[in-house]
Amino acid sequence: MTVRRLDRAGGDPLWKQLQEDLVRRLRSGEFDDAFPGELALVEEYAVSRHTVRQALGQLRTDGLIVAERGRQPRVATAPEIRQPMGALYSLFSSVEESGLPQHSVVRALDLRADGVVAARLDLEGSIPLLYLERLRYAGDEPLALDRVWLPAALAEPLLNADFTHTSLYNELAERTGINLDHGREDIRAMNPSPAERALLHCPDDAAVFSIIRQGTAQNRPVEWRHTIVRGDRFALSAEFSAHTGYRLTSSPNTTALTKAW
Amino acid sequence: MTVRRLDRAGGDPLWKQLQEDLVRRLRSGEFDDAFPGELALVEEYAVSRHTVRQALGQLRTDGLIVAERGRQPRVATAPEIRQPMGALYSLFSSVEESGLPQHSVVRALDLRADGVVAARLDLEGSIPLLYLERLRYAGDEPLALDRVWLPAALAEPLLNADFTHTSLYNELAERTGINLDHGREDIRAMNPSPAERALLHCPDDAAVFSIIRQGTAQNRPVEWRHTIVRGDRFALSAEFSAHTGYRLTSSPNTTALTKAW
DNA sequence: CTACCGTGAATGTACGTACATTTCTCGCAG
DNA sequence: CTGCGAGAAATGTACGTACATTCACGGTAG
Repeated sequence: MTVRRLDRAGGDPLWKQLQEDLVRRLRSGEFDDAFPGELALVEEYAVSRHTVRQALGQLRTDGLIVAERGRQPRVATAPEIRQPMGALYSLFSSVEESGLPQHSVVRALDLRADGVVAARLDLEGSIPLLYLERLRYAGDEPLALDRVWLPAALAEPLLNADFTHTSLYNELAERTGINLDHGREDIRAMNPSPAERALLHCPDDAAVFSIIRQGTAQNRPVEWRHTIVRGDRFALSAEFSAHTGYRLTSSPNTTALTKAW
Repeated sequence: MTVRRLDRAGGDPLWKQLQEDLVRRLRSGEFDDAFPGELALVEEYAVSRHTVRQALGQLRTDGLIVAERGRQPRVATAPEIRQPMGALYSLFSSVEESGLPQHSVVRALDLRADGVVAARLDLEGSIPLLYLERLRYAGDEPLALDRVWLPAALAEPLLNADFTHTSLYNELAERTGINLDHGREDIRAMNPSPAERALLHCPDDAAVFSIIRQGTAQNRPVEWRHTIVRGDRFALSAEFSAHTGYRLTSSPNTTALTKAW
């Protein structure tokens, strides 16, 4: 074990140098197997445990590692779960909490090429995509029409999955090991096309949310998704505060799935 | 100075008890003048400076206090600016970035009582409210219809403000010192009433966002707001990632203010 | 009255020590 | 082969010390 030197004269605190070096090594994948323990770092960098803990404390509040008593710190595998993210997640978890049974009717699940969508995924137009179209129900009434395109190269194992009850992200994680870690959503209010309105059993005077979502995993585009949600059955709820920022809530208010307020 | 006792036998760590007690005292306004220094807390709670610093460290990462070398820690004044918060902010800052001039037409600014709204503000029905109704323009076309109710007891100084160009929160902060620090929003997609459609010059086939917002400052309800935004001129944009969570962006894409995508 | 400097006080960094609590491992008994 | 327990190992908590660095205040010289 080589002893690593830190600059004790320069302006930067030791714990900061240590923290930055650990981040660097962590990102390089060096700690994928096991993260070194505190005492190991004490020896390796020749600093006190106090300093090591100060650096690790930063990494922990940044969510990069997790630590518990008695066991070695570990790299935060799947940095998610804490905020499974996004309006779409908010939608289905709020249905879950409402107690309404949800299921999907798969209208299409196949491979096809689509130049326009491929371009949005930063792919060549001729590249095959996996296309999944579902009508999602909450209770006996349709709630949303969901259309997803994924690169076939990544998502082909999903072709024989059953999507009537499981979520796309579950299947994606289980069958391919891919976890979305970044993305963007554009949410619009609009009126559905007559066909969509019929499909969704949408009242004549009701509008819909149109949610376009691009998801990436490790900087590679993974999904392009267009979901249409009945506006008379769903509301986006969010809380914000100076400290926590803006967070979508799972609509603890029951109004989200009713028509009135 | 009374020595405060912490439970050294119970399960909770000393620093956690200390931190919670400090948060309690801070929220009660006890430290509005000056926050006690580390050594003062060491004496007051009879713990080591290490423990005090651990508690203060938490408060600092939570953004409740700020500290610098050589000077005493201070209560974080105006914890905001970093995330001025919410869909409504997102709306108007995206207009700003688009370069379109914005102005408002004040349709009402008066005191009135409204039992329903008062109840939502957790106030008695007969309590007078300040009511402000504006039609907001981006360029030459209306963008949103904005209705706000605030408790007159707090907001009365706003009665003779000019809201054609300045924002409500600016005026509120300048004239009363109140800064919103918490709130919630419910965002719906719907079709406007004929009157609203006419007012907004809203095309026949366009839907609108209906944004209900309750804002609080220091646990006191401050505003109840209902804003209707033309769906053909605005889209909510958000980015999310595992670390930063869900953040509304100021629609860097120009599509937000156009009809097409 | 102003400008400068020195002193004191506060926080930041870094070291050390001790013990508590939890987890993991390994060996042994059944 | 399985199950249990003892012990080792790791992190969490809490104490102490020392010095560096920065800020605030006050006194002094001009």
